[in-house]
Amino acid sequence: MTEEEFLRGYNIGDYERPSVTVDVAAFGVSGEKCESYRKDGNKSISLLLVRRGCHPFKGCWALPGGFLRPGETVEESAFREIKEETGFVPRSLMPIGVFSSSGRDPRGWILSNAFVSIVGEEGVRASGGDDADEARWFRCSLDDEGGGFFGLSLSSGDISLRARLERTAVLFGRSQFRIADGGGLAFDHALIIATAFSILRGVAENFDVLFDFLPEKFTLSSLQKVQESILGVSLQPANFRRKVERFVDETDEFQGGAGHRPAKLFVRKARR
Amino acid sequence: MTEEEFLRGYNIGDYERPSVTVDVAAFGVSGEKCESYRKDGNKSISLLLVRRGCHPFKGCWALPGGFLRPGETVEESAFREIKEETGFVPRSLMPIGVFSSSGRDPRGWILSNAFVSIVGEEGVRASGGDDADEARWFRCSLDDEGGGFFGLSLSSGDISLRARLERTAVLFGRSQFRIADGGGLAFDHALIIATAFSILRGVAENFDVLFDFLPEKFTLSSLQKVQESILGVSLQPANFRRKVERFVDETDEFQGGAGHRPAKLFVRKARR
DNA sequence: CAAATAGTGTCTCTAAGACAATATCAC
DNA sequence: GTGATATTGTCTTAGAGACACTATTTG
Repeated sequence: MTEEEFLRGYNIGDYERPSVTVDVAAFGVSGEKCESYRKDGNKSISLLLVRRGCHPFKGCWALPGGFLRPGETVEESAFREIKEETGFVPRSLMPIGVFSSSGRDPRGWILSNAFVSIVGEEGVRASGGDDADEARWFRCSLDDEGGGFFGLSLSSGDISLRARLERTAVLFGRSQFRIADGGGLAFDHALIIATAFSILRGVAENFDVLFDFLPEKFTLSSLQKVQESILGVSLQPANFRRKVERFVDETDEFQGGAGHRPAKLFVRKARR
Repeated sequence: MTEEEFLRGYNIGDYERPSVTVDVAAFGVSGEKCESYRKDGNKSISLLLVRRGCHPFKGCWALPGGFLRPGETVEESAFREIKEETGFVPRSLMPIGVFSSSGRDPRGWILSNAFVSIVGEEGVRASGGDDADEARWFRCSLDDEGGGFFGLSLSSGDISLRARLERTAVLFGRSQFRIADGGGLAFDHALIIATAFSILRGVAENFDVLFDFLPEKFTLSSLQKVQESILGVSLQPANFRRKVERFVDETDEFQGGAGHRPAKLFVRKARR
C-alpha cells in the first residue's frame, strides 16, 4: 500500500480525540495609583480574570481562554482569545505547559494549553466580550504556608478569592502542584495560575524573558520595577543598572513629565 | 438553566477537535567506546530515533511517540510511548512545547506535545515494538550556518540525515525555527529536534534540570560530562567541583573498577 | 611503574551588593 | 526651593576560570 492509498483510507474520526483549549494568565505590573502625583505606585503584581458568562462554572472567575479552532496554532488561538475576552493584544505569550489530567473539565476530555503574559494594566477594557461578561484585575500573591502547601490569594475591591495548592514535586526547576482547594475559581485554574506565577518567578531574572514582555523602548526603572514586582524584592538602582547595561542600548529619547528628572529610554541590545 | 442541565445537553462531539500526539526527544550522553580500556569515551550527544513501520512516512526515521489515549495525561502518554517503542523508561521527561501548525501531519489536524529526556545509551533495546520496527542512536549536532540558518546533523553508522532550519525569532530565550529542509525525517520532527536541542542547551547550566535526568547517585565526573556534552564545551574539574558543591551531598559509596582512582558517589542536596 | 581519572590549593579577575553622592525635572 | 526619581562612583566580597599539584586505582 502506498502512502496515498493509506491516507485515502484513513479516517481521523475513527479514533477518540480530546478537545483542546488555551488559557492565558496575563500579569499586570503597573501597580495602584499613589496619593502623591509624582510618587510611583508600590510594586505589586495583578492578574487579569474574567467572570464566566455561561456554563460550566457560570459566574465563577476564570482565566481568559477558549477552544482551539481548526487552522489555528495554539499561540494564535491564545492571542485571539485574550483579545476577544479582554480587548487587549499582548506583546507576546510565553507557553507554560499543557494541563491534561482527567476530570479537569466537567464537559469531558479537554486539555488546556496555558500561556503567561506581562502587560501594563492600561489598555484592558473593564468589560469583556462575547462569552465573558466582565474582566477585572486581581491583586495576586502566592505564599508559602509551609508543609508543602501554598496559598494563592486574589483580590479585587470587594471580591477576595483564596485557593490552596500542595506542591507535589519540583521537576526541571518547576514546581508541580495539586489543588487542595480551588478557592472558587473555574476548572483547574487555581493550578494553572499557581504554576504560571511560580514559572514567572523562576525566569524573571532572565532579561531575555523580561524584554519579550516589555515595549520596544523602556526606561531602566520600568524594567527594574517589572523584575521587582515578579520577584517580590527591592533592588538597588545602581547595581541594577550595572547588571543590565550589557543587554541594552541607550536611545536619544527621554521620558519626562513625571515631576522629576526625565529617564532615558533604552532598547534591547541586538542579539550577538 | 442549571449547570447540570447544561452538561446533560452538552455534546462535545458537536465541535471540531484535533487529534493529540506526544513525541519524545531522548538524548544520550554516554559517548562511543574508546580504544583504551581505561580511557573515557569522548564527550558527545546522541538522539534516539525509530524507523516508522507504517504509514505515513513509512520507513522514515522519527521521534518515538504516538497518540494520546483517553484518561492519560500527556506526561503519562509520553512515558508509555517511549517504553512501547524503545523498551526504555526514562527517569523523567521535560515538556518543551506544543507543535500545532496546520499541515504538520498529512493525516489531518494533529497536534504534538514534545518532551526531552537525557538517558544513558545502555538499556535501550536495538529493535522497537509494535508500530516502530527499529530503534537506533544517532550522533547529533546543531550547527550555526550563519544568516539565521542552522544545520541539524544525525548520523548512525551508514545512515546520515541532515536537515536545515531557519531561526525566525528568539522568544523568551528560546529559538523559534522554521523547517527549510526536513532532511528526510518524518512529520516536522526536524523542527522538534532542533527546538529540543536548543532548549536543552539553554537550560544545561541549571543543575536543577540536570539532576532530574541523572540517577539518584552519581559521580561528579558524570555530572560534568553531561553538562559538557550538552553545552559542547570542556570544563576544568576543579572549577566544576567548586561550582556544584553547593548543590550536592557526598555519600560513603564509591564507584571503582575503572582502572583509576575510584570516584565518590554524590546525591542531590535536599531542597532548602 | 605507567596511564588514566579523582580530587585539592591558589591566584586572578569579573561582577554583584552596599551605600553615598550628584543631576534634573514639575510644581 | 522641595520632593521625587535618574544616574554615577566607590568600596567590598562572592564566585568563576586558569593552572599547577597530589591521590588512588588497575594492569
